[in-house]
Amino acid sequence: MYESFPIPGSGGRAGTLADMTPRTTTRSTTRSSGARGTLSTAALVDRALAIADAEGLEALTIRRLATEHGVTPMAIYWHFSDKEAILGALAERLLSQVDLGSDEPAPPEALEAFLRAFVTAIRPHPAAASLVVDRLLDSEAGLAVADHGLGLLREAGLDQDRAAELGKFMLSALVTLVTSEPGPRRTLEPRERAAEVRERKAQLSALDPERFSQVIASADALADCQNEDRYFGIGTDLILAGVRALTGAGR
Amino acid sequence: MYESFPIPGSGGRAGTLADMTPRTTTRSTTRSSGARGTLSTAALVDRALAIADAEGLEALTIRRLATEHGVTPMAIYWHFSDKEAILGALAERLLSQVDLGSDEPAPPEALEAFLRAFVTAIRPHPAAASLVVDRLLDSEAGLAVADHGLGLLREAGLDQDRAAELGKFMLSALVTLVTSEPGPRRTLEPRERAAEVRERKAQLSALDPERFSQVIASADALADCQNEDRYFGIGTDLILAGVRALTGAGR
DNA sequence: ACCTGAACACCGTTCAAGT
DNA sequence: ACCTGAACACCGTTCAAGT
Repeated sequence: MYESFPIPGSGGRAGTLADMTPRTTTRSTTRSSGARGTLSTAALVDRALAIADAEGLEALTIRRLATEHGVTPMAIYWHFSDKEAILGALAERLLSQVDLGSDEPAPPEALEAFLRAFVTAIRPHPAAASLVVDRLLDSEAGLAVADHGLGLLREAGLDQDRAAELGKFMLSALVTLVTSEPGPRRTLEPRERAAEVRERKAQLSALDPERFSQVIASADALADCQNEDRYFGIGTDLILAGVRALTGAGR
Repeated sequence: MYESFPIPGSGGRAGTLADMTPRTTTRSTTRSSGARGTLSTAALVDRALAIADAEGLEALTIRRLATEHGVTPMAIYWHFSDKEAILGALAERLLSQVDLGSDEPAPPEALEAFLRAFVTAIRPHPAAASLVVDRLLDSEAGLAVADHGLGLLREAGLDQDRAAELGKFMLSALVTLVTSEPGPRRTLEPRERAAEVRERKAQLSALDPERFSQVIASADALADCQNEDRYFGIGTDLILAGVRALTGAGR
């Protein structure tokens, strides 16, 4: 899918939606139709996502991806024009997981359902989530998400320009909710993570109480997220309430 | 300042707040007190920020920074323990520009003033802005900002944990507002930028009207920000309204 | 105290070949 | 159609020296 959108200055390997050979599919039983060599594009994206999930985006290198597939780094370049294409495929993967539902429910509930579905889709992949902000309009999946969000904002009463500005910002803010969850990176192993939390807590607690009383009082919550579901709930509520306030809908 | 906060696993070169030699100061007349060799830490941060502003964070390399100062790459390592320390100094620089005012105005206006001051500080530096999210608690300037924000949220009626969660998210969302402004990166020269805007507009307009009618209708606003002041205003309003809704303050 | 020089282990990527 | 091999121009960083 991502190949079908000519991103300026990326070149990309041929292909419109119809004629390209390797497809990005989420099905894990994809080998039957798509895999010809030892590599399949879908399998590469799976692996790339797994690496990003486990060790963060810095760990995701072309050489690493190749090695894990028992292949030469250059083999990757047959499936992706460059690294940006891999990142684009990751963004698309996440965006394709957003459940847009059936366009039936009425406005207020539909917007809420949409925002929660968006968070649900990206939440399992905090590292890759950061990729979607700049790539929302670069895949069919992203365009579908964007179109859906814009429609809801227009129904809520925003004019076209404001809907566009707020729509992008609204989704970007939810990505931020996921990527900036309090606490050390989720890529550490539990013990190591716990140690970092303790260190951070100690550091904040040791600050000058004259100057940083609030930070000290919040040390626990700043050092680590106390309740993930509550955190994501309250963050989504904030955005939702903000949008509703701007659309003039009291409720 | 940033050296005074031992970030776990970074090592850092010596120093508590009092005994370190090169200081990070914003004053450009800093040479008188601090500069001993040909390099001064403040000048390096100035330069690093200028590079990030002009060409983005990818352009900011240690080797580039060294070359622009007519010095060997290794010279940088006397002033900063590693690249992360440079990025930390950039984050601190932005955070130190946030005008926290005098703690006098009453709650509702104070929160609004704080959010606008935060946006004003980071807005001129979209590339570097992205650095502050993960480094809010790693400098005195950041701690001052965090403490101020937490205080305002508590005054607004949030409990300590919620204030911590919302405070981080609220500021991160505003960073996102700046970094994900619609349109191509500001690091391109005008002509090149205009060309990209045109291309993007054309691409979006050419989409299937059956599936992406909203995106097509918003093509102009999605391809480039129509009105920057309005965009930043409306985004800040959204966060502000969201926070107020959650604090139960109707106004 | 402040900087240089040479070297190392990585990156992404190009180009020309293989099968 | 799919992958390899060698090479290039970059990175950040260490280590040992210079002055």
